[in-house]
Amino acid sequence: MYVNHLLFWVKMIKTPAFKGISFFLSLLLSHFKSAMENCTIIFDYYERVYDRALTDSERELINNIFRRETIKKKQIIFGSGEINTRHYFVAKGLLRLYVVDAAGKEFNILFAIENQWIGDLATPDETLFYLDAIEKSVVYSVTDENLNILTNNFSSFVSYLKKAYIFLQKRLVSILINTAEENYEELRISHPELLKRLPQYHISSYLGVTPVFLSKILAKRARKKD
Amino acid sequence: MYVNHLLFWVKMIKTPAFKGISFFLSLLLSHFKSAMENCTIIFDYYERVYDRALTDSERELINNIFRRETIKKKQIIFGSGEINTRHYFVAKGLLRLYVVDAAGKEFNILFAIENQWIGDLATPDETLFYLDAIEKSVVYSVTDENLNILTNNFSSFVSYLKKAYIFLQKRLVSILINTAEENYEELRISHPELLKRLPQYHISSYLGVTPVFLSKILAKRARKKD
DNA sequence: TATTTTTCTTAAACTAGTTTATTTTTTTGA
DNA sequence: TCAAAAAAATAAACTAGTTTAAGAAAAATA
Repeated sequence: MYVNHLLFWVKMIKTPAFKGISFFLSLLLSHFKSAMENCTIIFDYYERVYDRALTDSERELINNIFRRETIKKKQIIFGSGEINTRHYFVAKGLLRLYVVDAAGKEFNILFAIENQWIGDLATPDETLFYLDAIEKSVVYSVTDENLNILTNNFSSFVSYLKKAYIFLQKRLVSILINTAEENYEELRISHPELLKRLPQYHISSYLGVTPVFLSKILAKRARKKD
Repeated sequence: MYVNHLLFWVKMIKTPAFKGISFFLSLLLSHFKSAMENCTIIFDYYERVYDRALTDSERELINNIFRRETIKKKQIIFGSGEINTRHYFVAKGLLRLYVVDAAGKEFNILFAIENQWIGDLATPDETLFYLDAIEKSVVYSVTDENLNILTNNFSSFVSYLKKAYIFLQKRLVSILINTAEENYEELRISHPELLKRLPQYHISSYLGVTPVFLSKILAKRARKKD
């Protein structure tokens, strides 16, 4: 899963629609003319994805945008509250994306091993998550901004897809972390109108519990208010 | 949440990169020159999203691509196993997307009320879900294909975002539907290598249970094998 | 408005999963 | 290679959530 799209943009920037940002690319390309062998694993990855060899300028672009990093075991790459987190391609090792609840308990959302991507698609917004290494790892990272500059022209569609993804991610997290009672409370606060319109058994199903148990929760809530 | 991108494409098709598909659009436009007032709710929606009036040709395009449907209460719009499901914009009413487990138990994934989108982003692949109406509803639907023809040029990025979404959706469904034991079994079959590399407490966290409980599950499994 | 159907409540016995604590096994690193 | 630290197993008492079933309340419909 995740996004392997660099080469696509490499192609896109050659179309007239992208002429406007070419000055930015030349700037990028003029830096770091060194260390071509640096990113061989990323080159391999894209050559596999696109089933052809990369051109020199494509290799140069990858070299300039990606940053090679070595991550120690248990090293935290980014944490909750950070903005502008990067996307990570794992060359070697094992990373995990997780969330920590109020009691300090951790819930893993996603793992990534060799040749997989990991990160928070919600970036550049503030992340809820932590990313750390389970094994000593070598990764290639790239900022969301570097990718977005190339994608501004169709950001509308992508941003809506992203929103859908983030919504689902939040729901998964709620169900992992909270009790049904807490999730009900959250729903009541965020969607009071919807709650009024939904038969109770549909709410219980959304919360992942039986109608009988939701009824118990509500009876308990009503008792508390007296 | 979901995707409101039509107007974006209306703009895109005017760029040189999209000249190649303009013949398709003329074909589309030549049909159904009637019933302009048909889609007013969709017009309003896009005018709100883009904060400007729509042109006549934009309105015509919307009219031709979207299909107005009236859905009776409890009417099933699509069901598990169907391919090429449509995307639905709710003009009036209340829809739900849900999944049914082997015992026939239903789990709601998503609701949509007025001015929200609902559907299965996995389309045109076979869907796992059911979509039906909780209230009598009026919707505007559009095929994934109609949208994809306009987006082929950047499908690589979009398809990867979609895959990420679908992956997460499956995980949510598993956690709602299956016991921790069943989810462990699924993980063991689909990712045996990963399982070997992960410390047990990380697996338990991914499954949404405590390490103690996962240990119980494993002890039980080991006992069974004797 | 009376009747039928659907939804909600309550209860009781049950199962899945948690918590806390102790012991054993495995891994790490000097 | 040996000590220390981390991970896994086990036990026991607990809580969150399920199941089945029956009755009450609310909603739909003739």
